[in-house]
Amino acid sequence: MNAADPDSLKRYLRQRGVKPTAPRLQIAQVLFARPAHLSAEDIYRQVTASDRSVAKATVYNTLGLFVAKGLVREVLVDSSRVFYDSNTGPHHHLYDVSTGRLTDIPAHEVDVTALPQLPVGTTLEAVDVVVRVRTGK
Amino acid sequence: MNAADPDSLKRYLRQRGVKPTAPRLQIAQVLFARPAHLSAEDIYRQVTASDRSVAKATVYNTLGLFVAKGLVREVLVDSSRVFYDSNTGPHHHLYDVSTGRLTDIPAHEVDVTALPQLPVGTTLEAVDVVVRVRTGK
DNA sequence: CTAACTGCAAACGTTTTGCAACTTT
DNA sequence: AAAGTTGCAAAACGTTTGCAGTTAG
Repeated sequence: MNAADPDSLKRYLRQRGVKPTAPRLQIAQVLFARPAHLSAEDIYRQVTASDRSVAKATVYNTLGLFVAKGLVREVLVDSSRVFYDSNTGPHHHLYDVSTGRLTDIPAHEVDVTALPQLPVGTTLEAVDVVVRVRTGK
Repeated sequence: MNAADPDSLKRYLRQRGVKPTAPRLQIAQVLFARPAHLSAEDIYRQVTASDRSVAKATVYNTLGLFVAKGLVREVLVDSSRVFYDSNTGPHHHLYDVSTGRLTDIPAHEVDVTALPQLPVGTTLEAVDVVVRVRTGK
């Protein structure tokens, strides 16, 4: 899938069960142009920079849909905002609490072994590792 | 430290650099009575159940202070609310996304090895592991 | 044609802020 | 008296909802 090509993006959305409307294509393009960790506000700003008609509610609804369809992943590292991660492959995160910078850690660079036994009746959804660092001092 | 004894709690707060005022003692008692994962709203409800005079703003300010002083730890597993964890020892979390239930995982039950090299100029703050599970289906 | 989607504005829940009054030292 | 803390109300913030009009299949 080539995010720069609207047709490729369109096909991709359809294939994932998402009806490719104009706002969804614009949002998808922002997200998939490069691997990124963006807040809803970031995405709203980028989309409305080229098309002022897209509503903030549409951005939120679309992001919710993308999460439900597995196109993007929510990353919770900061209580003030949710990051949307267009890298859906297995990986973890490094978060710099001083700068707010969030970066990926390839899955193979972290070994989580010996997971505890899960409560009965539950199935594993994900194992998220956040390495929190601080810059300076 | 015995959370049921006001004097013990008072000494503990002072020792951690927190001036032990009435609202702070009430909040500390709710938090330290047992290991718990509580939202600010949970704590507000519990405190105001016995003393209606405590303001919600005071609960938030106090929780922020407790976090800054290392008395409690923020847990970010759900974008809709922050949990405050009175267990400050090394451990991780198991979160059931279906039920909202959050439980501790003793540190020794998860092995995180082979951490990636940290960016230059940064120091490690914490490594948080969240095991996300789902109930049913 | 019809179900799904959109923009808009208003509502929402959580958290923060401004401030005068009140403690504590 | 000074410094810090409180309660209150209002504001701010990110996010969700209701709805009439529009669009994709």
